[in-house]
Amino acid sequence: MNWTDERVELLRKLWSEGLSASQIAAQLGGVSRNAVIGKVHRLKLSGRGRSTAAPARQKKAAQGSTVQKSVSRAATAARHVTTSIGATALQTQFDAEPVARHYIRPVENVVLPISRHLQLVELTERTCKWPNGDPLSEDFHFCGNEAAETGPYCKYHARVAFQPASERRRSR
DNA sequence: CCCTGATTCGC
DNA sequence: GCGAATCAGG
Repeated sequence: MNWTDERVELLRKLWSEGLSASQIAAQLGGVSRNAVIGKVHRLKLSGRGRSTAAPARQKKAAQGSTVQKSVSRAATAARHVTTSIGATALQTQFDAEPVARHYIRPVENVVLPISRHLQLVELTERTCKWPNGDPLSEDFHFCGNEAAETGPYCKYHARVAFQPASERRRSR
């Protein structure tokens, strides 16, 4: 995969929206998160809302290795990303969602890969059972992407459902 | 162990 | 320019 203008543009967009490198990589497809990070740096797009601020590293010069530790914590502006998930299900008696009965507030931004439009009957043990939309509506469907062996959701919805990433610390 | 971004460096 | 390997950290 090469970095076409369109792909770079999408990268810029998603990065500015606060998505993680791995998430962006998943969206772009055909690239690793390292590739995304590398590209971000080349584009000089680093420094975003938060995450791992640059502690001014200096390693790996050449096998020699000079272990040097410098800690500098720079506080940056808070980032606000508002992404609503299919929490509309709350309104109904529908209660098959751990997330739904959670608290809707802090949900982090998560972008699902593709989201197939699957109907209930089309779900199998291997399909993500994350619901999208209002169950009472006709456009209600399930994510349907490959679910992890450890749960009913795909990798991405799993992190929405359980422990919203390691960034939620500043959520509330 | 999962994840995050940052940096280096061979290609 | 690219990105895997590596590093540092949560």
